[in-house]
Amino acid sequence: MAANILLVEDEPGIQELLKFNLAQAGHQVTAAGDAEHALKFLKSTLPDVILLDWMLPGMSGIDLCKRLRSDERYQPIPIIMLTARGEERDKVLGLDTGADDYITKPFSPRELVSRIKAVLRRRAPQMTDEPVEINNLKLDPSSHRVSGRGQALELGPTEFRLLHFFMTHPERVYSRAQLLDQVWGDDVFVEERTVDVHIRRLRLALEPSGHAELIQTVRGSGYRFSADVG
Amino acid sequence: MAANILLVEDEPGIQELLKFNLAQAGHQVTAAGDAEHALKFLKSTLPDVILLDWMLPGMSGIDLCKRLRSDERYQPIPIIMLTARGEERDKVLGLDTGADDYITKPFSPRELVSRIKAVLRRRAPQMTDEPVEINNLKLDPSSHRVSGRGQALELGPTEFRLLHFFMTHPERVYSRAQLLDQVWGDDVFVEERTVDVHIRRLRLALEPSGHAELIQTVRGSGYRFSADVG
DNA sequence: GCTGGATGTCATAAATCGGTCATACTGCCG
DNA sequence: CGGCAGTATGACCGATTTATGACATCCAGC
Repeated sequence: MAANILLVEDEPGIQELLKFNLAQAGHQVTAAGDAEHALKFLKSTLPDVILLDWMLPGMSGIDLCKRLRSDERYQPIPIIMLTARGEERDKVLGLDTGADDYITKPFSPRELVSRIKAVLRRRAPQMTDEPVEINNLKLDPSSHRVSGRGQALELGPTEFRLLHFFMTHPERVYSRAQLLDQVWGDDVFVEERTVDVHIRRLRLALEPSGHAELIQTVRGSGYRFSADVG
Repeated sequence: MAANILLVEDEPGIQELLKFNLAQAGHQVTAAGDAEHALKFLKSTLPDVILLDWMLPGMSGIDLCKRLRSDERYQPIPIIMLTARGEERDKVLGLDTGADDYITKPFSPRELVSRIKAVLRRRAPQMTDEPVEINNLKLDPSSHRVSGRGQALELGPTEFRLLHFFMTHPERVYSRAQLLDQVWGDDVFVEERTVDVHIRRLRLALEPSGHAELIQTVRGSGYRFSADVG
């Protein structure tokens, strides 16, 4: 994990408590007391997750959430709503605003941390830096290392991200366009055929430990990472 | 999943909200503010689903729906009506117009997405990417894999689409023309006899696991996929 | 400035597909 | 028992898709 988190919460006590707990869990936390400060911060930095209190002075959390969701720039950032109310109606409303999850006070820090983890995994599984292992092929995001059957493998930055994405999304075909979106980013202007080249480089890099076959071509559709060599 | 959706909704706020949520669910969305724009768009492109607001400036959603239903070209496209009213009378009216489903505001994005899925499943089962299994023959669209009794089967792109269509529309005869429409697309110019060849290729591909018999010839009519080997 | 790795693009080779045709086969009719 | 319409099959070949090797560019670090 180790995500950058923007916490929007007006009550100082709770803010401190959460900051402490999240920092404890290894996250980088920035706190804002209201929507204005949050927006100001967001102009310069894009966090990995936003924790948003339901009730805020001035613009409410709901409105802020809606506003963020309508802005393409912030659209992909997962939002978790913090709320004291537990009514079902509000829950639905919360989801309507585009929030990814909500959590009702009081909640345990443990629960919050695990929800953050879940939301990160759902939105961008390859963002969490938990090690992944499939068929004796290990990839550790935090140390930025890859090894196959104990043997260290060397791959470039792009190949690393590509493999990371594949390993966190196995058994599924992705078109070149999808891979460009997911691995390169949605704002890049790159030929689709470039994906072929990086697939090749990735295969070459995995060759020494015999894991090249995990990267499979699906003609007419794209590529697939699969433990099933069949 | 991953359907092309035409959204006809005049209120910008709701339009944005829906666009965002549908895009989030992996759909491709085109929005139109009124019936005229919708019709204009439909002339060039056929979406997989149409979301239609009940109340529209100019021609109402109901009238647009009726009009679409009377045109053979648009007849097979599923239509979901969006309405703020909850009266039973209106619901019936909505269904009378030929809409496939209706959904009353306010609704959660989750609900909308699942209704779209349901409607697609009903109208065009092969569009959803859920795995299909019949008589030990499995086909998984998302991983783009086919296996018979555990054994992996290899088929080309066209054979894959053909089998997918058959498996989602079993126990029913399809003429060569229908198959060309459904599997190749309506705008292709191909000899009808070509279907025979691909049927053959599909049978060959299914042979290893003994599933070739599921593809049955109906002399004078076309082909049928049937679990009943009789 | 160099230097070396990393990246994107291109040209070309290789693999595979898809449509058509000619021919063989089948079942059904009188 | 033909004859005939419909179907199966094998082969062919151009078109499309993917793999590969080479190359130009860019950039960080020296």
